[in-house]
Amino acid sequence: MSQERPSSATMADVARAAGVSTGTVSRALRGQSGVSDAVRRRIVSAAEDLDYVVSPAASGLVTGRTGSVAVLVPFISRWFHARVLSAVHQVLRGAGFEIVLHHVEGTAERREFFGTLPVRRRADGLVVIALSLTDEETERLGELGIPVVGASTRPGGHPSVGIDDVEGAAKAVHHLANLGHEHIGMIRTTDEEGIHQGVSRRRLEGFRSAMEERGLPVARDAVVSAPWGVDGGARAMGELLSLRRPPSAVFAEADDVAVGALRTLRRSGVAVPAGMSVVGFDDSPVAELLDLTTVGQSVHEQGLIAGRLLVEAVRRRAVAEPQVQLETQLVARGTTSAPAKARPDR
Amino acid sequence: MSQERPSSATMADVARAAGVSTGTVSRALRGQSGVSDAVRRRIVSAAEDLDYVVSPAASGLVTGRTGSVAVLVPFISRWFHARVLSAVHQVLRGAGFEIVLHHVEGTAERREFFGTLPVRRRADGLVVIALSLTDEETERLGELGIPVVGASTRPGGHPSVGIDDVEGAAKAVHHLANLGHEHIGMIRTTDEEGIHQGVSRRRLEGFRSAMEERGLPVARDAVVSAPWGVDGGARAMGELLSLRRPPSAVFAEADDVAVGALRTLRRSGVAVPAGMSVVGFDDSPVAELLDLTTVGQSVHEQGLIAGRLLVEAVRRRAVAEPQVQLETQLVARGTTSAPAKARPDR
DNA sequence: TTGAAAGCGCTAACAA
DNA sequence: TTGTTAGCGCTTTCAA
Repeated sequence: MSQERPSSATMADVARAAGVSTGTVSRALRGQSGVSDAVRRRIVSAAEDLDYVVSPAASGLVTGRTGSVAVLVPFISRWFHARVLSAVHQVLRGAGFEIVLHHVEGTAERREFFGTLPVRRRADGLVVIALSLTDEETERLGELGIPVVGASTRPGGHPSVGIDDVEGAAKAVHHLANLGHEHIGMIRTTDEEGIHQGVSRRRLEGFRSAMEERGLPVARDAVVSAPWGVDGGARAMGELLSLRRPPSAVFAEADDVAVGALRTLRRSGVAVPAGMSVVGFDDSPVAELLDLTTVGQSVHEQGLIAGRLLVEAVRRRAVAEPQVQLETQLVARGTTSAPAKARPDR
Repeated sequence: MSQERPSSATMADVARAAGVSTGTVSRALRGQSGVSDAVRRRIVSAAEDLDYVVSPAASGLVTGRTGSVAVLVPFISRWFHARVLSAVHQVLRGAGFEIVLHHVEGTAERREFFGTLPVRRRADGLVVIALSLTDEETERLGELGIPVVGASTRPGGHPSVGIDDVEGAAKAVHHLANLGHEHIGMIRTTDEEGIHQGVSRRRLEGFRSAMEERGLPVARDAVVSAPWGVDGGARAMGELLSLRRPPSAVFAEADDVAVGALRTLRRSGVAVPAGMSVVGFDDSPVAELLDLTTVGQSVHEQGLIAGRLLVEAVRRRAVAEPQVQLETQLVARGTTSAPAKARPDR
């Protein structure tokens, strides 16, 4: 409750208490060699007695390091982003960094971030989570002069971790095709803000190429777009249901979108999976909740790896394996089955 | 890509370019009075030309301020926490602060935080989100000597924002009682880690007192506990269904728990709401998704207010209204109705 | 209104 | 192994 800052002890206080110079204290406390054990012990205990904490401002001023890493993340309340952030945080804290959060939800915030680069002079590195960058934005990050790492996005030539979205989408298609579906639709997101346009594009590409591979035609109106989220997915499903010939199965770009599709199907009285199969992407908690077949990815691990890549990049200046790609797995649940027509009627 | 830090311009460079002293540059750039307009303009333009950014380390060393605020938050991937964080972030960035994230998921991380207080010397203030603190922990925060604010928790005597959990729970009970329910159960969470024990306790209290007020007895085994989350809720519902006389309605401490209850009911073939009414708490997105009746609260607004309280506390050293309590509203959806027995059979 | 100079608390180079 | 010293890049007196 007492509002007066306890004007904590300085290194000089510790030095005095231990009967040595500040230089020695500095060396001792940072675990550098060249300090006798006896002296080091005296210093450490004096520091503890005085409840001493080194001033990051003062040491940072000398070393040029900040001891913190910035994390740029859109839509923190989306499960995926929060999970990656959580893992990144875990690794970076473990490595002794502070995590400075830069949350950009709208276009304005995004523009401000890249316009002012509030990270300059304030971070030793930057992790970008799930934000597809424009070329200009990538270039701006380059001006930072600090290591940049991407998680579920590829910021220019910087190290990054992610999944093979093309392959993931293809798995969804193959699963449906293997069940006997021939008329498969897809729901994409419009993403006005370009948050995840890269991901979106690649999943569409995977969808198309797998369809082609299976010799299945993609009707022009079988790929519909809607805003991200449940409502968007619901609307898109409505569109598909109003085609002269609706597909028998749908691949949604993300679970959150698939969930909306399921809602429309329920409200329209279309049985799932009998009347319509649905596959999502991400394997989010809601997918399990609704028994949604989906393409899973290890979100936590992506965060862990991104954190490690950054620590590596900050410590030395080269990263062993700069582009990490994790596997996806199709998680078969209750929203997919053979199409009604093709189903042998036993 | 070039890894060399662009050793950005210093204030001395700006001073030289503008033909003034660093003292004047400092005054001008911080908008202090006592600088002629002509000189100020020259300085600002020189700073822009040189792409100058003030070194927070250097200025912090002088002023003693860090320019950043720490946010302590458990389980960032829980919707509630992420939403509050997002709002807090919005306000604090708007006020020019950096947001340093301290995410504590487990007991170990929590102990480490309060043991080492990694915020010392590194933040001008601290926002605690949804973490019920022990007395010792509260005391530790006091040692920080910086303003502390709680969102959805009350850290000792510090300013905070939250809802009236007792009243919120009572609303759930009254809703059910008004529908004719007389035998109402409750699902609590065990919360081994004490994250939200305060909230949990108050919601139970609201449940009990409202039941008493309505003259409804609470059977000893009608209040069951389970771990937080869907699985916990599912298990707890199983327990309730296995009582010799199950309740006709259940109030779950949180939506995430209610969702699990719904799952068990579905799997057990108990119709909702005909056979069992369910009320959650929080009005999370999943509540809308599953058409769950719940007690809503403005999560975003709590974050905004917490942010403002902190800014106030950091700027001056007194806060106008230190304890803010927001209203809850019962959101009636499809999981509540009159009990089957009491229902007039028209 | 401006400049000069001291010093914030540390690290790092150099001496001892 | 330890001490001395010169800054790091700012802000803030105090003079001018």
